[in-house]
Amino acid sequence: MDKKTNVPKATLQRFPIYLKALRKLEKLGVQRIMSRELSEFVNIEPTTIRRDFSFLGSLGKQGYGYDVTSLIEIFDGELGGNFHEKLIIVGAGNLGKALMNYNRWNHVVGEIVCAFDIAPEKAGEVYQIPVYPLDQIHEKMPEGCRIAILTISSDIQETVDLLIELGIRGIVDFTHEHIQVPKEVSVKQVDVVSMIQELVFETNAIK
Amino acid sequence: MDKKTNVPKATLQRFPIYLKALRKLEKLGVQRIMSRELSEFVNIEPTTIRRDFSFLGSLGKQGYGYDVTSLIEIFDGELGGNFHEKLIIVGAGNLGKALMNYNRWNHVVGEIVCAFDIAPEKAGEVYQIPVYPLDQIHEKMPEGCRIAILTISSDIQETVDLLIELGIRGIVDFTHEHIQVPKEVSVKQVDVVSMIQELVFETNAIK
DNA sequence: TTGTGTATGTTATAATTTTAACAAGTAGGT
DNA sequence: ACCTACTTGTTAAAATTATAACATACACAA
Repeated sequence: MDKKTNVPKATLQRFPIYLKALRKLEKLGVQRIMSRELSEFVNIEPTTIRRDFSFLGSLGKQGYGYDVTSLIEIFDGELGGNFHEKLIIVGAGNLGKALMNYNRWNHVVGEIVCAFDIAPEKAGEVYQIPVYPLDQIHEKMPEGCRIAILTISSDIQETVDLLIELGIRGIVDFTHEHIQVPKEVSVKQVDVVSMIQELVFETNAIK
Repeated sequence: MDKKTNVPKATLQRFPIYLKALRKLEKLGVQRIMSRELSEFVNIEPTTIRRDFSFLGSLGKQGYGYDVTSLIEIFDGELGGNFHEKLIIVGAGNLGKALMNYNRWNHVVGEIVCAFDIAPEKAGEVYQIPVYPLDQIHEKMPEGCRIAILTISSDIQETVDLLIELGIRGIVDFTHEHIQVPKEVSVKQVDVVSMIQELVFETNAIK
């Protein structure tokens, strides 16, 4: 597990892209693929692909290519497919509920154990996931839970501080505000506005 | 507009972070800030910040720092705050609706003109945004619309192809599958699973 | 079984991005 | 009006990341 620290950040961010592409290829019946083909599929240079793969070992065969299914297995294992991460959703509004319904992705990296909302009347169950009032989070926080999905729209920083205090080390952040975290906590921003801003910029630049 | 092409990709991706942080600072009553302070706020090195800012001109004053409000204005303009981008949502399910309700971000880069869904019975209006059946997209596609938010869960690639054919050049992709696009089209992935996978990896590496 | 074509994995090179160092210029006090 | 302390913007160096080039080894055909 330690050696993985050597994997470049940039490579790490491409792993999920490969995994998704490979899943699609497998569904299409493709059993074997070469870096050149995969390149056209994901818009990443073949050399980059081979290099990225090589960090996980010699996954391919010279003169042949890569076996799709075994690649998927390897990436699955590598990316936490065998982990059983406990996840919580904080904020059971529209978006939070939509995510709870996205159970498609449960059991891939782990599962959503429960959700919290500041409004006590939201407590109950949504798509079979229990929702608790936020002020019960001390008791209800799942043991060993390190990752939270944040979909609240008020008292954001306070809630973040609370989560970190309770052991959260990774946050998927759907809020629209800036949040401040200590260096040992990772945040993945999901900000549609920012993405559109980048898109506007890029599509302008192309013209 | 052309010179902006020189702005490094990496810098571009930080602009939205700065903008959000500055908005928060302004709300907190901060009028003036130095790169060192801002650094602690956003976890980016002061030098990197100064360098990033310098691509937009000499925004600060030596021995003083930066004026928060004028920074915000500059970033706003830079990031499309003055653009009037027309956006569409494709897929009016749970997630699509949640995003329509997120009107907070309307008028920041533009506005959501309408939405489409493959199920004709979903047609109507959601949070004052008209929803049309997908097969009417040829007629109802807004003039000059280049950016689409994709929240569908079936016929994904086909829909993507259709959108591109109709002039879409940027996609915010909430689907869970890999999609294939030509090089002139940009895709911003919003994949919670991938994010959690990265988080799992990072939080493991830290330990 | 042998030979050839082909695709990997790696080594070397180029490009990008980050960080450090510093010169120049302003604020704010005296 | 000057001086000092401080922070920017920039130049130069380091680190990271991407690309190109190639040697090695395997598949596949004869």
